[in-house]
Amino acid sequence: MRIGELAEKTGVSVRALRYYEEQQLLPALRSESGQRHYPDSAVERVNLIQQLYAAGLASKAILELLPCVDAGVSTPESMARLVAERDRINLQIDGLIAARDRLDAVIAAASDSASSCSSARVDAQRRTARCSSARVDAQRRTARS
Amino acid sequence: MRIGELAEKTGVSVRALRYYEEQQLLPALRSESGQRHYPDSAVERVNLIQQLYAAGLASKAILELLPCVDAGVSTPESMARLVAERDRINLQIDGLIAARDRLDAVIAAASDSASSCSSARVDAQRRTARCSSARVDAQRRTARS
DNA sequence: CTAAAACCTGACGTTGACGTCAGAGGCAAG
DNA sequence: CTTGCCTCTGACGTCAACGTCAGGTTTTAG
Repeated sequence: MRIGELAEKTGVSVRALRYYEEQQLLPALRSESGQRHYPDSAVERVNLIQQLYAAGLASKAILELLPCVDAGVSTPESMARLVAERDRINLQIDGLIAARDRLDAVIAAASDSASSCSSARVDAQRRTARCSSARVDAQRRTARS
Repeated sequence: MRIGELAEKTGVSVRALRYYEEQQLLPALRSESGQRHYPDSAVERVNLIQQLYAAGLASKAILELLPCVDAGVSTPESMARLVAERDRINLQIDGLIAARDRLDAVIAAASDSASSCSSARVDAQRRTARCSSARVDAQRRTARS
């Protein structure tokens, strides 16, 4: 497929896809006239790249770790980087949970203080499904000490 | 205390503290000669600011939400923003967990392929530790309903 | 065949939270 | 007094992941 279609399927911009190629994260075949062509598997790869970007990894880190994800093999260096990035993400999750709990506390306090107001609606929004757990993370981290 | 001491106590740079004042997040008393002086409570406030920055909030959002945290009161607009930011953080946590699990899987696969390494057991143990997260959050979600 | 739509390669612009440098003034100690 | 450290106000630099514009070529629809 061509770049526009890939952009549409993945939800990322054409510019971003060209940027990924520039960063050597997303190789592209070229037609005679120079247009990029991607296999279907590129969709999955772009999603993975996006996921890692969203997790705070830099291009350089992704570039180093993509072969591990692809082939399941790793050098000692990339293994160290994998573990380092995972640990960083765990710390980031802890920070986010702490911040969220802080906001939750403020929300709860404000809801209580304004309980006379006709606002029982916040609780409805709060029920949006999610699945994050500080407890499991702490358990996981202490398990490998 | 003066700015250098506050920087030392909070672990943030002097430049950052001046930036916070510029963003109106951290008011400072001025001595006759123009030097900034902070009360002890500033330490706590800087930590809060850092926590919110780390959670991905922008200066503008923090500026709007700090009064709520301080006084526990909020306008309808700031309440909406509180909830919006909390929800965004929850989504971000979910993304981070997914990315972490992906890295964990790669780490586990690489450890298995290099099973001569003695770390395989630890990873096996860690794998048994997950899958108990939904309960905690379900409890959180229903606790205040 | 033609016009619109999609694609190409540069290359400069954006945004936020600071880093860093320059030049000047303030503050306790010897 | 002066040495040395801290502080001040601008103001420009940084970095990353793109956005956006310009000017030209290719593909596709009618």
